[in-house]
Amino acid sequence: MKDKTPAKNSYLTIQTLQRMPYYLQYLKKAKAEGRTDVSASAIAAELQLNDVLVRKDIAAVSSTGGRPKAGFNVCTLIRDIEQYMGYHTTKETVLVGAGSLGKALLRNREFDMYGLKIVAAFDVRRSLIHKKINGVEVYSLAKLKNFCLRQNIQIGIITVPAEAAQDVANRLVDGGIQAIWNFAFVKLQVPEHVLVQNEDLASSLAMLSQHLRLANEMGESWIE
Amino acid sequence: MKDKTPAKNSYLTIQTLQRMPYYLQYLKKAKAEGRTDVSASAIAAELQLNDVLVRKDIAAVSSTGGRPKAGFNVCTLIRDIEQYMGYHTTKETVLVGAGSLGKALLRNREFDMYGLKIVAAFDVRRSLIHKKINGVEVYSLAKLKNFCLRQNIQIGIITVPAEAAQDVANRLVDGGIQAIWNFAFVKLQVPEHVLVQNEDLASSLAMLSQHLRLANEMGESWIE
DNA sequence: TAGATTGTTAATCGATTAACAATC
DNA sequence: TAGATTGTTAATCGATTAACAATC
Repeated sequence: MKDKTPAKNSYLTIQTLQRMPYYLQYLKKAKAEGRTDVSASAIAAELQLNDVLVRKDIAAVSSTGGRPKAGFNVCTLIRDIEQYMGYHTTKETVLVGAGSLGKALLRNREFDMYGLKIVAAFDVRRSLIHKKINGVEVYSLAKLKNFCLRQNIQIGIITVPAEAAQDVANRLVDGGIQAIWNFAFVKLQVPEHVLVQNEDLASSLAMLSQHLRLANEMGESWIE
Repeated sequence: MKDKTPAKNSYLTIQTLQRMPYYLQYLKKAKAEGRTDVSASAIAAELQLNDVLVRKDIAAVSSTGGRPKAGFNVCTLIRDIEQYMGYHTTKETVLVGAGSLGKALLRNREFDMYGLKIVAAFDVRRSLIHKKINGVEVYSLAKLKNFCLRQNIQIGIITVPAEAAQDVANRLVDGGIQAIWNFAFVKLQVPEHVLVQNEDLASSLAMLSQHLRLANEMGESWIE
């Protein structure tokens, strides 16, 4: 019997990775309903995905194989996914830009669930400095780099206006950060080893717009 | 000479669509710098994309072909993209959930640029009702459906907690909405004609986590 | 047993990239 | 002209799906 534990330094495609939180959500619902096993087919049906796809995704992170006829053990699978996703390891992060979006993120309680902990906020506005938002203190932007270095912070969240984002990114990079979660709409220039995850409202809006346009055109006429 | 105007009811793949805002951003920068023409190759280089890809994307929305040696006229291309993306047509929307994330979105000035206008907010909390946030009045959730029907609203933004999201979605659908921008982390069940665009913080976080895990493992050892 | 389910291998599909002729 | 650039057609690549044997 082969060891089924997935290689520690294997990696998932971004598509697979992005489906994981949805699997997790479904599994937790199943657990809450008292089910002990779920089949890949059931997950696929609920999330409107192909069942082979779901099986492959699960195979990539699961410590055990599924049992024919029964499926996968809910608790084990939840643990395996959370483990793989790193939800059990606390990731200390800093947030830069304590404006309304920054505040909203600071107040978001869901991040706990994912192991994300915002340990400090930074801003240029004097009026905000040394204020606390949801227990997190706001510091001067000037202190950002050294704070990151000293505390060995690996993730930075950028919620400043677009114009200021590149400067903040530079400071984070100088502070030794590995990954940036960027809510400003600019393409940031960073060294290769740093990941920039753009939270892309403009792209989302583009999807909405196109849908409306097509919906409205279809409503009007079908003339080619 | 063929008519180069793209078919009105053509549609772009989501990949192409999501690159458009980045093209636009680059073009606007180029315009601000006083350039009159840009080449697809230049755009590709800046955004780290393949140049053929950029050409194909542009061809799908441009009213004119590019000129060999010169490239595309900046102003025309900006107009064409904005036109295609519907940035020139105002899209009236409602926002449900005037919590901190909702407030952050209500205060976001960038939406103007995309033709998105939030005309009303809704919440269940008594204390918020009839308050104004950035000039937008908050109404009782009970009024949501009729408001949408009366004003012929087509887009709804959901910024309520996950547990409440499906109920809100149902009300929006009953109100005749065509598209939902969902910031709650739940898979919403809606009729086929309604688009749900999930703003997926959990998936983004998954990307960050995986990057850190791989970066750290690589730092530790290279043993296979 | 029959049937639900897993998991593998091969086929399909669609997006990206490469090659190249056409144009200014 | 030579060279930069466009835009098309064909090749590649990778993700998804189909087919099917294995298992409980």
